[in-house]
Amino acid sequence: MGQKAERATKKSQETRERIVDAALTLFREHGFEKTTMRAIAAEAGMSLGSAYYYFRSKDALIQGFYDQVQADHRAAAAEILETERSFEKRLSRVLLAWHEVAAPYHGFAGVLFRTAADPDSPLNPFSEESAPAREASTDILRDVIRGAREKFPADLDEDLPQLLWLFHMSMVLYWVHDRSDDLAKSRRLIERGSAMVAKFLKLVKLPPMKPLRTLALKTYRELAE
Amino acid sequence: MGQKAERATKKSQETRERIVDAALTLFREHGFEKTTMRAIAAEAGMSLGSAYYYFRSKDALIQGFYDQVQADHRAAAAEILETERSFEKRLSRVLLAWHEVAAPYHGFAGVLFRTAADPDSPLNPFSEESAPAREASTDILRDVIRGAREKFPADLDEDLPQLLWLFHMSMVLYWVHDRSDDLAKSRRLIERGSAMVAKFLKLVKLPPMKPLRTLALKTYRELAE
DNA sequence: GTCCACTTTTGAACGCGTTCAAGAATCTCC
DNA sequence: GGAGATTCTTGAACGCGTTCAAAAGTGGAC
Repeated sequence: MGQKAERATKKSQETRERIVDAALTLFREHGFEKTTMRAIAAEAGMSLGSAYYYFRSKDALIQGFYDQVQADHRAAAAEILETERSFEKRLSRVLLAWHEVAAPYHGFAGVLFRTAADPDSPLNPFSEESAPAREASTDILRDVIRGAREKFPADLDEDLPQLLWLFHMSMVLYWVHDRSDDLAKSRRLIERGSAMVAKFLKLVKLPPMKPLRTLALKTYRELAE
Repeated sequence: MGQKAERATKKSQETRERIVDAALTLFREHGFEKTTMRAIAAEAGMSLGSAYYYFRSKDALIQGFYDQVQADHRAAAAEILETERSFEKRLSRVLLAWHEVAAPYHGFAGVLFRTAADPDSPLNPFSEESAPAREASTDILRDVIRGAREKFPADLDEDLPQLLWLFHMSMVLYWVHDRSDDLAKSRRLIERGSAMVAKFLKLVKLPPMKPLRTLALKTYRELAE
């Protein structure tokens, strides 16, 4: 049964990694659908049943991708956030970094997204289970704001990181569907989008925008669980 | 092979409907995953192979849901658009109508969305194959604008219907994940969202908003294929 | 060392989506 | 009405994700 986090011995941890490595390699080579659990087990040097002892399902292996990208992104973002001070640049560069890190997996991003989109899947970015990953990601964006030279309306303080995370998710959504050469469109979208967000955050301070701003904030707070 | 649109006889059209009816009934009763193709075929009174003669896959049956909702929505929207003249109300009421029509299927909306999210799936709302459905849907929104007493910036004319369609899709996205009683949150989101859109479309006429507006439009036009 | 509980490994078996070759039914044209 | 083509129907078979009971390995208590 659940040997998940509890009592994760060195050995079993290694076995898990071996499986994830095998899976990601095969996914990149042949895509998600064409890769069978039997092949993954074979590549990892074990029987089919063993693979299932460590991972509840084929979908569950996707968490391996998440973790990988998350870790790499955090590292890449850290460098940027140390030096860059312009809000717009911080935002766009951090988001671009994510895409760079995720690029090798773009080929099966569709399938990945397919399972991630299921509201009942633990891989859904809004789910209980991915709360840690979501918060880690939001933390990076919080840092994007904190370390910028610009200052933003105080009533936004609390929610802005999460709103930026939603923005990030929209970019990912576009990326998943992006079929342009070298993913040029996604990159352009991030640059333009970041510029728009920066501009918008300035404009939103103007008096005539006040009602819209408070309405939007109120709605967001009410509806975000 | 492909007997799809070409030479759709009366009889075969009826058989297709029989299958879709059986499928939708069983989906509503037991959900998508638990319903087997064998059960659908049996319910429709034919062999497994026959069901596959008419529908390439289990997923393809979901198109049946689309068509159903699309047709019902068009009818519901028509009534509203005849009488209501306020833009905000037109928008919110038309979108609410969609949700009312789709409500019976909310139970398996997750799975539905799961396949619809796959960029390679013909069911993807952005795909080639669903272009007709997308345009039909956009037409309704175009009418929302046209028949409203408000007038909007001319440079938006061309793209506004599509932008509203994206707005509609966002509402659907929220709806899919909505677990609130009676889907109250989704409804509130639509009301608030429509109010915000209406407000925003007024504000966007102000001079300081001009750069943001043109940047946004330019980006949208470049990146929407 | 022996016993015992626990973790890990294994491959057979199951269910279901999908394919396919073969046949039945229907239509077309003379 | 008959020959040939086309459309439709059928169920067996296949591949793959997943389950499971049983075997093998591991380590601690005595």
